[in-house]
Amino acid sequence: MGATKMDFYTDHQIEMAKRCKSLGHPARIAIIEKLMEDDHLNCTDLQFFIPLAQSTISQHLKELFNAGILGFKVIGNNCYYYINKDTISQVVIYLSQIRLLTKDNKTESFIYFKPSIKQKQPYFMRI
Amino acid sequence: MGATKMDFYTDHQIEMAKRCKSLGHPARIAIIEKLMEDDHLNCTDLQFFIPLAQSTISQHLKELFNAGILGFKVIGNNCYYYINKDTISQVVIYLSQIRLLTKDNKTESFIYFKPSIKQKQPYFMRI
DNA sequence: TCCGTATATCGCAATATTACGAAATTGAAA
DNA sequence: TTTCAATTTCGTAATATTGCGATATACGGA
Repeated sequence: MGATKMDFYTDHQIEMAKRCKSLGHPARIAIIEKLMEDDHLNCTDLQFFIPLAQSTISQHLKELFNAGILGFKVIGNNCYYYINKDTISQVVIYLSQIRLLTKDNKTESFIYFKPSIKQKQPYFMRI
Repeated sequence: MGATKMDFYTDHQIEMAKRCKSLGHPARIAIIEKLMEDDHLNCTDLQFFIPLAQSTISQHLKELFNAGILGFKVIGNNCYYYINKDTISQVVIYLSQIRLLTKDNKTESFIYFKPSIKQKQPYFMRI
C-alpha cells in the first residue's frame, strides 16, 4: 500500500520515527554536515556543495525543519537554516536509552547457514 | 523521480542515512522497543504486539537487519532477532558529534512572519 | 514419511518519496 | 516603479515504500 498504519503507535514512537526518517537520506545528511561547518549558508549556497536542484534542496530543508532537526532565520531575502541541537539531543538520548536498556546477549552461537534463505550474511544459531 | 542520486555522497553518509532511515518508521521503532524488553521474541510473537501481517513484520525485520541495527539467531525453526548495540552506538556517536561540533547560534532574533509562505511556524529574523 | 509451525519471498496494489523545471512571492536594489 | 535574486510551491514523472495474501522452504514432531 505504501501508507503507514498510524493508529497503533504512540505519539513518541511516531515523533522519533519522523526525526530518524528525516535523517534517512544522504542529501539531508550532507546538508547537516555542511550546516555544522558553516551556519551562514543559504539554500543557494548549498547548491554549490550538493549537486541537486535548488527546489530539491529546499524540499530537503523543509523536511528537516518539519522534523524539528533544523530551524531557520530570514535575513532580508536570504534564509539561513541552523541545526536544532535540542532535537538532535533528544534523538541521541532516545537511542542511548535503547542501547543501555537492551540486555547483552551472552548466549554462545555458531555460524549456521539456512540454505533456502537468500540473506547476504549467515544465520547465527544458538545451541 | 523517487530515485536518490547516490554518486555524490560518501560511503559514510550513505551508511548513516541507511541506518537512520531504517529507524524512520513507527513499526520499526515499536519492534525495537519490544526487542529491548525481551530478546526472545520471534517474528510470530511480534504479531501479537504490532498489528501488522507476519509478512510485513518480516520485511521490517529484514530492513533493520540490512541496516545493521538488528542481528538474529536461529533456534530450530524459530528466528530470534536482537538489537545490535554496536550499530546503535555508532549512530549515537555520529549524532553526538553533530551536536557537539555545531556552533551555538547566539544571534538575537525576533519573530517575523513572511506572509506568503505557508509554514506552520513563524520565521525568525536576525536584525 | 507426513504434518504443522515459523519465516522469508513473491506478486500486487496503494501510497510516498525524490527530483526537476516552471511559476509565484517577497525583499532589496537600481 | 522596475528589475533581480532568493526561496517556496506547484505540477509531473520516475522510483521506492508499505502492506497484505499467497506461496515456498525448512525444521521438528508424530
